[in-house]
Amino acid sequence: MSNKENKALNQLINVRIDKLNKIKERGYNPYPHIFVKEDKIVDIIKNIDEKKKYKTAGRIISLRKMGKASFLHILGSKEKIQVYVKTDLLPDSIYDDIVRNLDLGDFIGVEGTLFYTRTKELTLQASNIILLTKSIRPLPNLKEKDGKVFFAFDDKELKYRKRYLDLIANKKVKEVFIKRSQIVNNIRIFLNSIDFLEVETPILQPLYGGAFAKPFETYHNSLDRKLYLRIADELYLKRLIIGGIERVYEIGKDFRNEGIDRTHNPEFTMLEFYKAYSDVYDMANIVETMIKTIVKNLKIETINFNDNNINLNKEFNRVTFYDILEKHMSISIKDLSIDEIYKIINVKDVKIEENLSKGKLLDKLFSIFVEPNLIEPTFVFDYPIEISPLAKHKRDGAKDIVERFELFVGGYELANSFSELNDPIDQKNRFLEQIAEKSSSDENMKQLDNDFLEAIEIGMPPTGGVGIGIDRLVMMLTSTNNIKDVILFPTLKTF
RNA sequence: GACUCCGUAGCUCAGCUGGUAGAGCAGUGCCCUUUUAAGGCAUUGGUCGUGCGUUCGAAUCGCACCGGAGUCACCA
Repeated sequence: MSNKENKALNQLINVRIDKLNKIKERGYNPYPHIFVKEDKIVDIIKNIDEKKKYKTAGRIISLRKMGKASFLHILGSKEKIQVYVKTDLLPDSIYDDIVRNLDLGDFIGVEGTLFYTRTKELTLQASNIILLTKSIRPLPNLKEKDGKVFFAFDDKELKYRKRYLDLIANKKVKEVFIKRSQIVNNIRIFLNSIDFLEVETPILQPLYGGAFAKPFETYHNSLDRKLYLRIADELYLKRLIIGGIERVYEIGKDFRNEGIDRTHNPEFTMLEFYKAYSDVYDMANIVETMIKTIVKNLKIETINFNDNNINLNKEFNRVTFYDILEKHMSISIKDLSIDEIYKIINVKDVKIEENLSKGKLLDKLFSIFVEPNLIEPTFVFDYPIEISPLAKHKRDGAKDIVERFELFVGGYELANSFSELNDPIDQKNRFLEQIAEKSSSDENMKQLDNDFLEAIEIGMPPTGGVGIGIDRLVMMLTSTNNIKDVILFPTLKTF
């Protein structure tokens, strides 16, 4: 489809502009400043009173002109209603001046009373029609009968680039975003109710950290220096735990300069929360309770996520990384050499970098053999230390295992949590190891975050922390399998 | 970043073993004061994503580019 305006489209637009001018010439303002919408369409439908005079408004989404009378549907915020317009019930010349010049897409105000048509459809019989906005550009097809859509507007490119059309044309789209808002709202209510404080930390950061990811770079002119868009909130929220805010959370955008696919958008919404005097096991309980509370409040019965029906009301499974990996691979993991792991991965025909650490390789095995099978909600505990530089050693003394969980649902990671590392010397050494490993491939990751280390040296109490990808949570709770369908304006290439 | 598929009127699509375009909806005109994917009659509208090439001739074949989708890589 051409991006350029063409003759055909301009013809359609010009026809509407002609109507607009006619309306103006006859002394009406096609763009008035305000309309007092006394009745919402949802309320009209809910409490039907055939004696009451209603005053409502909406966008015209269907229009059937029949000489001196017309039927049309107007769409409010949630619902639509049919309107019957008849010449001799309207003031003076309104029918000829306004109604004859209406188009699909226009906003009108309607005053009138309710009745049922011969075919028993609840209809507002108009005693007055007020043009509220003239639309001059044609909408997509909106033909529909009994909820069945006939020319579904589902061109992916148009949906995402022109989301306003998607919202007008597809009722379900609006419902997903309403639910998204309710989910986030419920998270806030839940965390606030157990004394967490919501904060905002910097998105523009001189150093980035808290996750493995490539950052976006930007530049501040008067400071004359490079800044990064954050890849995680973690290191700032921990500074707040150190400062004595014992329960703290942030819901905000993180930015990761990586590929785009069904489950990844370059900017995405992250919830992170930290609780002092707590550990990873306590955090798992909080996460499970939080998700179940949302599910209960939003009355979500079962969900279908990536073709799997999932029950969120059952107790979530709890397993350990090594146990579940051995179970799915049917071999002993502990004694595998790095070469042997590479051989296994090569057999699976998966592309993989060379010279990875054993921890990374085990993680790779996990993502190949285990992750797709974790359909029912499952907490996986006890991760290899190399892939968890911010987590505490396992309390039983195991050197190569940390206290961490990831929560999987429908084969995807939903949450990540640690007993947060608060030994400043250990933390510094782990950062140094990361830098040593990274420096060959990633120039940006070479700097040590001394400010964060200094904060840890002041002393951070034992702390549990969690990160949850809100977009993925919304995907799961709305049975959506593409992240673009839960982000209003997903990142797309620009022309 | 790699590979596969896709891009025809405002919208949804057909046409594709090469002979320069069709339908429905929307629009326009006339008729129609309870219709509902309103209806009847008539009618406008497209340099077939962009560019280059093969050919007497390209929406149809080839190459490049621009967008999109899907798989993989990176990753949450």
